[in-house]
Amino acid sequence: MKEAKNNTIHDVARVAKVSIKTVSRILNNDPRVREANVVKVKKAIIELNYKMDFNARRLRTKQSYLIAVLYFDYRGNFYANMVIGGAISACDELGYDVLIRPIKYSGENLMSSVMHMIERSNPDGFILPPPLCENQLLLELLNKKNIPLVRISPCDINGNDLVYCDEVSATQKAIQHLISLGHTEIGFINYLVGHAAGNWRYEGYKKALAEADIKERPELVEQHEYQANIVEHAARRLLKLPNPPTAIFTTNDASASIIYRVASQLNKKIPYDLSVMGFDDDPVVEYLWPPLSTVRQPVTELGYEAAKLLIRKFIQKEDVTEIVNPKCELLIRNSCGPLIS
Amino acid sequence: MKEAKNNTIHDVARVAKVSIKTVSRILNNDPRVREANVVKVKKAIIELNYKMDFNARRLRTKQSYLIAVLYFDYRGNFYANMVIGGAISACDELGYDVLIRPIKYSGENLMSSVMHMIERSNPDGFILPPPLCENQLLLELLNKKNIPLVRISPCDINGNDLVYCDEVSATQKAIQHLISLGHTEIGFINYLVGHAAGNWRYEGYKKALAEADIKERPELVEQHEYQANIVEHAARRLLKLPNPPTAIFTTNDASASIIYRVASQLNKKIPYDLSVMGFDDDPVVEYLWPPLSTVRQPVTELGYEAAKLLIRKFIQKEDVTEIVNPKCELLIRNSCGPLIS
DNA sequence: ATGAAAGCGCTAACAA
DNA sequence: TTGTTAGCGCTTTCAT
Repeated sequence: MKEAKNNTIHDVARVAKVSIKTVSRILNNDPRVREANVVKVKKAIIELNYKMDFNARRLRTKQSYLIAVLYFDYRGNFYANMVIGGAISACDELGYDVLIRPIKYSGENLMSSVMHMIERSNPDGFILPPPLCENQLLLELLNKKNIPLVRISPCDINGNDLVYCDEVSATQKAIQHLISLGHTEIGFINYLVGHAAGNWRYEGYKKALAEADIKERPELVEQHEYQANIVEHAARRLLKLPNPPTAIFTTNDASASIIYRVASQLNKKIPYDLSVMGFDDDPVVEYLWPPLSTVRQPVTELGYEAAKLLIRKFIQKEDVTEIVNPKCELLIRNSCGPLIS
Repeated sequence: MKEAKNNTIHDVARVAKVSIKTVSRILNNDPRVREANVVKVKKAIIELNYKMDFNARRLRTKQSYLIAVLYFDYRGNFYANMVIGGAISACDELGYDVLIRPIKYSGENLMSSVMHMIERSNPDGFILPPPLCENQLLLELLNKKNIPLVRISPCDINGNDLVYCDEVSATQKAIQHLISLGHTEIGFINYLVGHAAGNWRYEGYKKALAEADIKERPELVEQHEYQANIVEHAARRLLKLPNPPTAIFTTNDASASIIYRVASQLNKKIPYDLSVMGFDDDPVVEYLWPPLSTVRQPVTELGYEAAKLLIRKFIQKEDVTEIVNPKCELLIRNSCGPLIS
């Protein structure tokens, strides 16, 4: 089936005229080898086109060199894709593979799916994007089994097993942009209540208003957990207010596109009659007109840093102290215009 | 780190009072064992909570029990996600794991990425969704290395290493729907030239027109390879024709959303002044208004069948003859209305 | 139908 | 710093 017999460390050792253990040491970057031997062995490795057999190493070390990424499997989950892409880059660099696991529903299904994964493939660590990073049962299970994990954007950012980006000041900047355009009546639609993102983005909204001495009008704020049609109702209510907002910030781009629809039904032209600011830079916005101003979250980078932290600090027990939290970026496109009074 | 010592086949053999080879045979469904022993061993396995060590098996058999899924990594590639989801379901059932590999560009990057994957993880087989299923270099490489593969929706459907669905008749039905609404001037915008999907969908369009005795107007047909803004230009040209189409079919939903935009700019109301029919049931359409009529492609099922075929027929060499090709489904929503003359 | 022994390619322990 | 030896847990001869 597969190719002819592959060379092993024995062949390398023979050609380089050293012991197999020396070869093994060089393969594993053990510093206790003479430079001359390193040179000889590296030459032999190239000459023989030697490739290490990872399964033999796995058998011996009881490590799988596999990182598991869990994610909720719903249509259009671009976030998970980006996390995975980033994790794969980091794993490539560090010699690990990524195993992914789409989760269809929470509860029973989640736990049995994870158990199955552990029993079959024995991942060396887990990456948990939101909202799975909040699941206590899951966290306890991994903890009990002593399997390290890194959480992405969890609600509680105390701890050293997480990466996130500063969404508070990112949102603050987005609202500042609206304020700089002259807006003072700024609506806020949040359907991420319960996620860290929902809390952070609301906090950023409040900070931006406060620093500009704008009093928050509670009737301009809609906060909900995810639910079908909720954004549509919220947007309709806001825009039908006697003194409606002239700009709306929403916690994610998918809802921004619903606001576009409601605005069009109410004959409000974006950005002339209404400014809209989203968050995420979701691929769906590519098809919105006018192009949506939004905040790009560095999700790929979060996946990359999560995998790197997991492997280096928690699996290979390196002494990693500095944690990199990538930055958000305000993308100004055409959905926000100056206030026309 | 990990739990206490796990039980091995030796423990199972001891408890069941048979040899380890008998346990191994039962684990591998070898028929040459006495029923009484099967019962004893299965009992011991449960009693000891025995889990097979897959790495030991991998080392011994030179199989990785890994299936590789390659895909192009562009924003909003929902197709790849669905293929992967389906492949994971099938692999779960059959005891394999899925390794995924996003490809950023074709050419050099693709080949080195695949080589790297083979050297590191040695997948037992590959699943190639379009357009990677057309890449001759890749096909040759896998062929030369004797690694089995299954292609999804390739241009040439002669062969037994592929799955696809009948997009010709699916498109035909979609166009029939438009015709049944009274439309005869039906535009066709294709930006999948070079993909099997592009050819098939055009064929379905022509068949539907022919069977309704509608003469194809070449100026209503736009065929292009993927290129930015091409759909916008195409839609604008069609809709500005002296005798413009009253309905447009487009080969994918993302372009449908661009047609929505152009229509709105030209003050054509969907579905009153223009009917639009898409293809794919892409998540982006959820945010289109009015809801887009389109054709759902059973992509998850294609991924599932591809993995199943790959493993059973080409890896485990079972005698699989019947190949399941899942069906497309016409989703009638609100973007197509009757012809108002 | 069943078992004993060998060995897959690697790393860990220990010795030198 | 280097080498020798002994397995990791499984499957595969080859006997029986």
